[in-house]
Amino acid sequence: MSRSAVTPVVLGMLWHGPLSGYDIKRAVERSTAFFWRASYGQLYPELKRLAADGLVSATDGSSGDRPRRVYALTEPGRSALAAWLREERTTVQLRDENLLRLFFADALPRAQALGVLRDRRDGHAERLAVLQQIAKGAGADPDFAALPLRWGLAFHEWGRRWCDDELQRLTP
Amino acid sequence: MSRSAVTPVVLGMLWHGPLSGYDIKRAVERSTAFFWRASYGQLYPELKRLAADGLVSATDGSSGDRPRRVYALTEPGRSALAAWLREERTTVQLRDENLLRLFFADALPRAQALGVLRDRRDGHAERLAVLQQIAKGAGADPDFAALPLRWGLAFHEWGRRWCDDELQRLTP
DNA sequence: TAGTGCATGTAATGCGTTACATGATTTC
DNA sequence: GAAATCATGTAACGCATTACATGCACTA
Repeated sequence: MSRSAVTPVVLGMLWHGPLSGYDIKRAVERSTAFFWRASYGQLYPELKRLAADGLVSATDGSSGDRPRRVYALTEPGRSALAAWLREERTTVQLRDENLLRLFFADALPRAQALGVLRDRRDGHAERLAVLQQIAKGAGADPDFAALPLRWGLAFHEWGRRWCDDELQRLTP
Repeated sequence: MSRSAVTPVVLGMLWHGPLSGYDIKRAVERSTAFFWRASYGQLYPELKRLAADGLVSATDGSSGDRPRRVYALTEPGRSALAAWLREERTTVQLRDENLLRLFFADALPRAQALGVLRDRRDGHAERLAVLQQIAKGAGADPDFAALPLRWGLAFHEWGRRWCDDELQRLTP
């Protein structure tokens, strides 16, 4: 029962109740996409596999001629989710092109190099605005489910401030 | 002249002077690896391609029987680097398994869910220690080249504090 | 009736890592 | 003389995205 990157998302999203592959995809876009994504190309095959392994059960939810396959967590599925939640790995993978630019920015005239830092600050500001929009629309999540969004908001605020501080420091 | 993810690293690393593929790999491990990585499987083919495109020039630096190919930036290579540095894209890609765990942690008994947050804090603390070690050994970088490390230090400090604050908030 | 959203799925593609092959030189 | 480091390179693999194919149902 080896797991891929989508496995936990699928199991987790089914925790609150049965969903279709399409539903899961939508839920991911609304919530985890900015730190954990999932594409149809992963989702549908994975659901099949999990059903074959007995971690989820599939029932037909078609209405009329429109096909719809609804998946639910089974008991083994619940256990698998809980087991994964208790793992202690804390893998953070970061890929940040602007940071790479900053690293090489000494190759630019100073004014332009400072522009790279300003771009960074603006990037944080933009993303912050997006998350604030999302936060407005979001209902009252349970305690822990609310944390990633809170984290995102705090992170971009911090990042913006970091840029401002460095800009201050680097401009006489 | 389409560029892949390694292109800018290669050009940037050659800015200060000629290097071999092996040298570049080592430089990446020491400096950019935590936000931008590069493997031999990318590096060597890319160096060939860049040489074919005239962005770098290859000279033989073999000593005795040990082969060594040393690459240097050409004028077009310098321009290409500068052009990339002036781009304004600010793509930050994040993949954070612990954040995903937090998102689903309501499925755990509260005590264990808080453990997920504590794991996160410990992860930040560990990485912070690693970067502090690196910072000790690092010489005086030029202004901008020093920024990514400064960022890393500040980020993990912030992240640790964020966890502490949330732990406080969630424990009565 | 045209457009949008619901819904499932796969094939092709691209990208990056891992693993391996090979061998020289330096250091302990 | 063993181990570590220098050094180049490629093939296989795994993983994720993109793009496409297909069609129903609702709504403006």
